[in-house]
Amino acid sequence: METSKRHVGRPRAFDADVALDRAIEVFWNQGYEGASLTDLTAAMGITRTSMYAAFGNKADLYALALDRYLHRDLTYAYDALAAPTAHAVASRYLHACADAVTTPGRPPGCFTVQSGLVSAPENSDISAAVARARRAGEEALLTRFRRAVTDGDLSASDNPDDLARYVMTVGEGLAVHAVAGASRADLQRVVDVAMKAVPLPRA
Amino acid sequence: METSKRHVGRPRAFDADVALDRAIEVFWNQGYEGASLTDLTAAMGITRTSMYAAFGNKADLYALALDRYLHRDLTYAYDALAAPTAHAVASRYLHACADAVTTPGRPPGCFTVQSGLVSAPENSDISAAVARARRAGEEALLTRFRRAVTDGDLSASDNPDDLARYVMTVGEGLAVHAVAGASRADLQRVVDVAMKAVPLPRA
DNA sequence: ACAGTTGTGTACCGATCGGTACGGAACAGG
DNA sequence: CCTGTTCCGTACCGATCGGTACACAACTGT
Repeated sequence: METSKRHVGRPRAFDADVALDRAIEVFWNQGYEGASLTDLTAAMGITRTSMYAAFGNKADLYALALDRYLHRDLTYAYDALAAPTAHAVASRYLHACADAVTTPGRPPGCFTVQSGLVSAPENSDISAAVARARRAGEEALLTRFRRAVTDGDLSASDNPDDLARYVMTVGEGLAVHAVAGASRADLQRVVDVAMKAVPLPRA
Repeated sequence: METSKRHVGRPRAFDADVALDRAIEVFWNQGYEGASLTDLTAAMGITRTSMYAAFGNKADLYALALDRYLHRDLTYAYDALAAPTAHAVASRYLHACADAVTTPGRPPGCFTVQSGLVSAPENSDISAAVARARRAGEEALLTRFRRAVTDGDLSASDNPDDLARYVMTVGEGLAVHAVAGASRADLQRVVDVAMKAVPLPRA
């Protein structure tokens, strides 16, 4: 991925990152097994050979797509952790979530939910990798909420585990609901409702 | 599906309903495209020929599986509508939901979410049928909440549309979260948190 | 100019996909 | 018994699956 390295041999005729973005979109819309190599390479604008040379195989391509998605489209999740209180973290995260799953020009919902929730047994490492990423997100939210308890803006009686799981659950629900056709405005109002369950910082 | 009809010809050597249940499980675990006919018929305990004779083709089999799932495993959703207040409806629905997505001996999550969220373009009628079913569920919840407004147990300022979408969203989130490995107890506590956002009936 | 290296395009591989042809097995009615 | 009907099992179909062999094109270094 280093572009500074002096290149020897025939130069690549495509941009690996934009090709990966196209692949993300196909996996997102059609799921892992629903996305054939023909579909993928057609969308990426490259031949099968180039794809295998550049990315390995289908599973590797998916792993790279997942990685790129997490680091580029899910930054809002980690940005939200910087909010001053647990309430603000949850609010910022969920509102950003509602926006993300209804971003114009992108498939509705969440790449990880649509492409990695289930898979045939021979591709179980796909869904396992996605489950791991999801769990990591919940862990991050949980440690943030635990800090909120020591910070004092969250009461100890408001179980941080339950709250983290709740916020993640709503976020995942938003993703599913977006696929069913809910609009961005609809989901923002859903988040407004959902936030009533998150305790406000103590005065 | 009538068993009363006098039968002529060689009798069927398997029970169509239990075969359908096995098919549901395979679709549930592996998704529509991830479930091959070999997987399906092996789990159903019948040959390909018998499957085609009895159910049509793969898409027909899925449609029948979806129908059976909706009428057999999602009855709790419609039962919940009978609760006396909007709050009770939401509570009963979500708690039943948490149980349903963590039923021992069945795959975690929800058949419709796992098998019908996305599909290859040539199978788009699959995800379309599932989306339709989901929308019907939300409609039912919405009309129930509207009645709650006229009944007086829900304030008109508590938008029934938003509330119905919220409850559906949480339910769908529970399904996704169950796949990630959340336990039944975990999800029940998530529902307890979620219910704080649903207004209690006015005194 | 030439060798060495790497990407591209075509054409193809075996395996598996969903789906079916066909012959025999198991029943009901005569 | 025989005929008609329906189901079962094997063996197979063309199409598509993920993946690759190989010849050639495009670059760098000498």
